[in-house]
Amino acid sequence: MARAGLTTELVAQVGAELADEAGFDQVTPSALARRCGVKVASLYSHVAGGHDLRVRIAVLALDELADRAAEALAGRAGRDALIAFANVYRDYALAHPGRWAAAQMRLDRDTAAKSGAIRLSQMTRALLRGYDLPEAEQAHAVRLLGSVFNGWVSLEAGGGFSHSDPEPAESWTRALDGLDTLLRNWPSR
Amino acid sequence: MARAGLTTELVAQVGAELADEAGFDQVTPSALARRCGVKVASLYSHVAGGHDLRVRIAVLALDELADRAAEALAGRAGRDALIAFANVYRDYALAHPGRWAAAQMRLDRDTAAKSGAIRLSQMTRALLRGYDLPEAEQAHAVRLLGSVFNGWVSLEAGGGFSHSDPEPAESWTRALDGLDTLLRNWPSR
DNA sequence: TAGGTTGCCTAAAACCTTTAGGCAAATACA
DNA sequence: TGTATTTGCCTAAAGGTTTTAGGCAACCTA
Repeated sequence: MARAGLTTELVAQVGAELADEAGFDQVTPSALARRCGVKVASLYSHVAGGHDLRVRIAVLALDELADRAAEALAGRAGRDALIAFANVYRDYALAHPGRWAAAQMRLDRDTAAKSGAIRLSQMTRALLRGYDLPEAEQAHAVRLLGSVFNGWVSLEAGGGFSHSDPEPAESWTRALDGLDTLLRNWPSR
Repeated sequence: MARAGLTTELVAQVGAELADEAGFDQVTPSALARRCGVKVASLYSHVAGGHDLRVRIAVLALDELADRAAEALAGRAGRDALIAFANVYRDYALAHPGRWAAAQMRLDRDTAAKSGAIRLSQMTRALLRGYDLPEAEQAHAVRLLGSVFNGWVSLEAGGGFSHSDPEPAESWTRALDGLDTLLRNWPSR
């Protein structure tokens, strides 16, 4: 009988495509098996179950995001770095809404530790070196930036800005302007 | 046969409790029927199906959130209002993680229009009247604030800050300080 | 107390998830 | 090249979920 040639990585990859096309909550063993042209039970050779499948897609997404962020940050600093980094989040989520939804999953601690999430927060911290923040304030600023990126992108990708006035892209650049000035005038106590 | 006395509202209410205790993704017709002490099919008298059930919980959460926000905003302005408003989000999400997850659902347009989401964005705009932003900048600032609140609270409620250094509460007040100064020094073009 | 409404039931069809066990294609190795 | 092992996919089956259809009895109304 002809084989489809699946591997764990390939299954996660196809799952990510399915997530982007149909929504992350449509990513189930049975839907994925259909898309791979394989019987459901066959997936269980590659993946431990539905939850494991979704976690693998989340990790894949976080790694892709971290890779792109690293590339965007190379050779940039200060405002340029901030904007490039932020746009990686936004572009990724708009291009890959299913993967973005996957990346929002709550991961257990050591899965998270092995994922791109750590690299992303390290890069955020590196980005802040282009601004003159006191050491003690950096952790707070990292969290604020992470919140803005995650929050904005989830709202926009989720259609939260769809039916209101200004173009989201316009607001986005204004928001980044705002963050840049905030980082230059950070209220240290 | 003794009746349980369910109504559509009550079902949504019990669903919200279940979401907070077990996680929003555990809210299914069968799990909810068990908790209500009723057979699964009986739920379908009150709710059109699993998706409808989840949407009703989302709307319930958004309405609760908007009610609390309105109360917090009453009689406050400027920095006080900002902090009180922001804390409504944070306190609500930490106290009701399942409802918060529900509130993140993507709603179709006119469901969203009838939910507390509209009121929340109107209140955000009202809050900005305490700061001196040019009319054209307000829409951008509304979106930035919404992003920070949503993003922060999703990260914290999802455990994103669990295993890193400073207390989240400490970072939160510093982040709000930051937003306050940003709104006072908004870079109008 | 008769009549209609409605809340809950049982039954059943169609699906999904997961485990167990088997065959044959790929691979490793003598 | 032929044999042994691994492994990718299969069928079968058990148990759970979602949803629809149809029925009975408890509640409200008059």
